[in-house]
Amino acid sequence: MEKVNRRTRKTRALLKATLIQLMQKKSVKHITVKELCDIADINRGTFYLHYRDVFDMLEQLENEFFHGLTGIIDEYRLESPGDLQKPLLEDLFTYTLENLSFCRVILSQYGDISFFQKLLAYLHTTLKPIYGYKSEKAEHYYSYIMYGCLGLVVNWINTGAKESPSTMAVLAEDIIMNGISKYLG
Amino acid sequence: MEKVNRRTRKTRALLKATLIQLMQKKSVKHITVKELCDIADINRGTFYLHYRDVFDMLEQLENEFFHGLTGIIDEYRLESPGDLQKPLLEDLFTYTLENLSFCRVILSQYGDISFFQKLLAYLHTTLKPIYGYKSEKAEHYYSYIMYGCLGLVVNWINTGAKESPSTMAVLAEDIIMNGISKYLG
DNA sequence: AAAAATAATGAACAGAGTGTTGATTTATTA
DNA sequence: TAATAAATCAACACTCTGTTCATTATTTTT
Repeated sequence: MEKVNRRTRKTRALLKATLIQLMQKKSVKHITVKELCDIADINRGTFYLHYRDVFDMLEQLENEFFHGLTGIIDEYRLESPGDLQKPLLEDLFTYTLENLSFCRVILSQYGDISFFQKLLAYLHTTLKPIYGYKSEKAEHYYSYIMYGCLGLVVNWINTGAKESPSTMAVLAEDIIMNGISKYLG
Repeated sequence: MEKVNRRTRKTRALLKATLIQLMQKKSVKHITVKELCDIADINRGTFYLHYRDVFDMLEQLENEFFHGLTGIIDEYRLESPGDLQKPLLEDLFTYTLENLSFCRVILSQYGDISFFQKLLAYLHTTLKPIYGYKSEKAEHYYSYIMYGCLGLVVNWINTGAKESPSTMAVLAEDIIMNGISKYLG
């Protein structure tokens, strides 16, 4: 990623920033290559040197994000679910914070549902060996937790990401393990 | 909805079926009006008599779905969260089953993220008075639960919707209330 | 059953964005 | 400085869009 020359890096960074900016106001499906290049003030032909179309570009950005995610999860060689859960969760919240503008748009109403699905499938594959479900029922529960955590992240982002990653990690672990019965009458 | 004449009903139903069929193979953003009409064997001009574009069409289908949802939730005048939760959840699973082909594609990788967001926002607005959160922390928990339930539905659909709505409702209520700690060593 | 109203069709149109080309200029690396 | 790589510019045919209008088919009203 650092091997490419400065011009290329600048071009791609500019296109990325512009796409994220546009995605704050409209869905990817309504963003044209022409519009993107006009705003970024980059030749349309140049865009095609890097990406096939806007969706391809978004996919590449998503893959970059996944690459970073892999780096984090690989550091943890969890054996049992109870063990290192909190530190891992905390690192994931931190990573989200580091990619806030990207996460904000990709998870928004103008975002990309396939990112949702890929993210969940990715976490599923990666974390399954750790949790190791024994039944179909467990798969349902697992799906519940993954989506739930994503919901936690989305709500955290949308309310300004006020809490620290550590606070959010504790909160996540608690609700995963114990549910909400203790909060009800 | 039943006031419109047969021809119109047929046209719209045919377009709906065709769109759902196409969405099983590709994302909405890659589906053109031309393609949709060619396959449905309907004049392209006719499409524009009903919808502004493909996204507008999808939005109308989504709104129909929400309308049905409203009908269900309105039947419940829940006072406390513990009360009627299970029957409501069961009805929601049943409704999903009744709209299976639509739900399957709209929640898939080729689906529409704004449907996700609208659905969650809708449930948020509708159910908030029932659960009535007291703190920001509660909002986080609530977001976790909503997304989690959606995850449950998605996994249920993707594994062939084998369990009955009743079974799923029990399962949902259990994990919402108690988490997964009892399933771990 | 005939007349009036509504819906779908077919053909045609300008307009916008696409993806590609080849020649040229600019920036980076050796 | 020379060689290489990247970005630009203008031009191209192509596809889909959204709209129009005259025509045909179906439904509803009288």
